[in-house]
Amino acid sequence: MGGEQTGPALRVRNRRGEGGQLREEIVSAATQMINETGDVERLSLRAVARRIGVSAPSIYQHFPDVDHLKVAVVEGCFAQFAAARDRASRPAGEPIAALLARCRAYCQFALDHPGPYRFMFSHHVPRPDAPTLPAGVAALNALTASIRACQDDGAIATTDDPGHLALLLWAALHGLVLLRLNLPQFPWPEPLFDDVHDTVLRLVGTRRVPPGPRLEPSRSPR
Amino acid sequence: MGGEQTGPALRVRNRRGEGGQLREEIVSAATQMINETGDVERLSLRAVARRIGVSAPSIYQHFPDVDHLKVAVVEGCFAQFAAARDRASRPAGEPIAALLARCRAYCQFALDHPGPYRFMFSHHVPRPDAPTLPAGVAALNALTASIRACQDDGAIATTDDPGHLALLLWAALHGLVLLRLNLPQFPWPEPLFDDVHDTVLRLVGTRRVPPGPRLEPSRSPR
DNA sequence: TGTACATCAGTGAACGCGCGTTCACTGATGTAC
DNA sequence: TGTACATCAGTGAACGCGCGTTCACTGATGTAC
Repeated sequence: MGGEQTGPALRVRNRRGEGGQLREEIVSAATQMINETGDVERLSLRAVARRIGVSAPSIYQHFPDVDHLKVAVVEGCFAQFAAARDRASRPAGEPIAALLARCRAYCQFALDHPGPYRFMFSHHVPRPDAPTLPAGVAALNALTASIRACQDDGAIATTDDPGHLALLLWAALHGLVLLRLNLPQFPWPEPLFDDVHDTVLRLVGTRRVPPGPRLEPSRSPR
Repeated sequence: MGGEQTGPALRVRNRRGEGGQLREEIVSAATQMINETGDVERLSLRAVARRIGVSAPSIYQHFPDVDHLKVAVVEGCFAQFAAARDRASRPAGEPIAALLARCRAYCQFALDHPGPYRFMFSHHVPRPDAPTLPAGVAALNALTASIRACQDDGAIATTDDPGHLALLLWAALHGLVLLRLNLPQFPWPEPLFDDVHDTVLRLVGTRRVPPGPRLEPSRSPR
């Protein structure tokens, strides 16, 4: 509207042999845009090109079509997501604290990156070489291990299959966080992280509640 | 590809004074299309018009724009959804059987209408006069009542706030069913309805498991 | 050290598409007189 | 019973838009001789 908009980035062309850098710029810009609009469907190849100050056709030197770009974005998101969860559950002392921290980190990532999170678990991920499967299995394995550690430790009384518990837990967290993201106008009675803790404890049947940092919703919504 | 496609419906113009019938046709066609594509984003006003054999502008006599059409669709879906859940939980004898039947019906609706279900709880519902709020609150109230009946009956031991339990349960079911819908290629170890029952029982802390029809996944996927 | 050349990192124009929306219109039909 | 007219239920053409994708190209730069 004014004349003072910065315009598209004034790019300098990459040096010879370094054309591959554009690929990273593309993926990163696309991820940002999904983050901002909260929506894959509104991501367009042309808009990505515009944002990084490049012509639309130059994207085709790195991706054969727009679906491959989307797959690349989702791959990057899964990597970030896994890193965030692992980071969160590492420093914890007791296994049950680590499990809760991991679940909190799961939800925090979704709150911080609604667009990517929605995308990763949507039916919009282009199928053929989707990284959802291996990444999802790995995530579930990590969660299973965290639950098993609680069982070994005695913090979880039940001897139910930890893989099964992990699956129920995953689904429950997914539902909790998605509803909050998608229906922000709903009159949610509790802060999200209270519900997350409560759901974890109920589903895995904890015996003792960890004494440590119980309910500080690191950056709770609202 | 052949020449034998039926073409667009060969409509007869509504009689004078009955133009309102087109409105229903529009909403119903739009709902069907969301059901088929599984996706609101791919719904277009022109495609709806094409399907019912009418010109695109004639939709504007019933909806001021495409967003109002979407809101009308979501309203209809919520009504159907509530009816299906109420129908399912009515005939049950014991309250706990009614609760389980209600939860099963919740998931069954989602399985049968993936597109509408996803839409209803997505951030794509146009905001201003979205019917999500009242319908969601009513649904939660019904679930709360069902849980409270179990507590009164003694089937649920805990005296925890039934409204709170209903919320956790809703979220968990939402997550279970959405993950199955959106990641069908994931190696789900159990049938969905087993997980649903299990989640209900764990979350609300049932004392006795109902003897009746336990695990017939009325029309389970796969 | 100089030069021809291949390659690299892009660009600009153009294509056909489906979309939401607006506009002026048409023809059938019920109604008032 | 007949007729003029208002209204109703739509239609057809057109608009401008952003999109994905293709095509032939350009100009800088590293490299072989």
